[in-house]
Amino acid sequence: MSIPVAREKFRSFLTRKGLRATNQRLAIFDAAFAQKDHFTADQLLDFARDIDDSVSRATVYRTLPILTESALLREVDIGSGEKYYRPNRDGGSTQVAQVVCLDCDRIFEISAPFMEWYGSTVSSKLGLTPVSQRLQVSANCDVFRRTGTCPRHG
Amino acid sequence: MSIPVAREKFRSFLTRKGLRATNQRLAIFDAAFAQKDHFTADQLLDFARDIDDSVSRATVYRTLPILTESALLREVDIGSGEKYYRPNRDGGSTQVAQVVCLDCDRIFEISAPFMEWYGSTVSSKLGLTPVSQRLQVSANCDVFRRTGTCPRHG
DNA sequence: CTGCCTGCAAACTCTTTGCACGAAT
DNA sequence: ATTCGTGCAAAGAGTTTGCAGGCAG
Repeated sequence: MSIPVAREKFRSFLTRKGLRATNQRLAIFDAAFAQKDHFTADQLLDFARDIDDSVSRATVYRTLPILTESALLREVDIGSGEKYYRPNRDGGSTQVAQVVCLDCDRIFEISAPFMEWYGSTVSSKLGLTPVSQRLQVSANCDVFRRTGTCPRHG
Repeated sequence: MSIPVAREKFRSFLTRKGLRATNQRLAIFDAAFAQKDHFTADQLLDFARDIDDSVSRATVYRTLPILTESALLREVDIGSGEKYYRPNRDGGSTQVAQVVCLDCDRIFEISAPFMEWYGSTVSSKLGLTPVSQRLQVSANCDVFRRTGTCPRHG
């Protein structure tokens, strides 16, 4: 999904929900979709201010739920105090695991198709209907352990 | 593992690490192992104070890492602001998924043996060695949706 | 014009830390 | 006797919220 298309999706989502397309919301959207990697709310504030310096921290925090609800952004919680976000350029299947490198703090995502099957197991065993699933792997970098430098760090 | 055995493990862990077996630490241990379900740091403070009312919040937070390091307690992060803990009565394999019921806020654990296999996939694809894995499923209660009451709630 | 949105700053939640006193070894 | 451990209260980090004014529809 290209950025202009995603932007239009955002506008129509806002309209549909009776929300206003303010400059700040659009700046936050643009800042988010300019990112190639995961980012925090705080980083997003900086990026958005480069586009529209009137954006405040409060508005970033108020806009993030709108962007995740509309499935334009994906929230990634790696249990590190702060939450990470990333643009959902493709359809965005939930069958993805986050792999966090403990050496370089990078977050990788790799597919985990069996999670869907696992959902039905949960369903039948506990009588619960899965809404979302999250698989997170914490790992050490093999190269870092040998050389003391993480090749992906810079 | 019975509670007295676990308690002895705790004492020997403390000694081995050069830490002191204070009344507060033992009260926190006892409070934790009296629980059948998951609990928060705040709840643990209450339980521990029932045993020794001199226990402070700070000491609970300082003791929890000792208990998780010694593998007597398992930390469960469901990404809800606060962390949950539960006694590790058996050996405690890490191949367990947490299933959080969105209706009754209960946390269930069910085995997910394929996670181990998945670890090696991560390893070969990314050159990372997995340290820990976490699979969390958020789900709705089927009975709750039909009857408006969660049978496991009370 | 109306009322949703905004920035600001204060509040909040959970957790961590500095300090001087107290207790375990 | 030494230290390590403790309670207290304040500090932190990240996020949320109340309020008065501002801008989209």
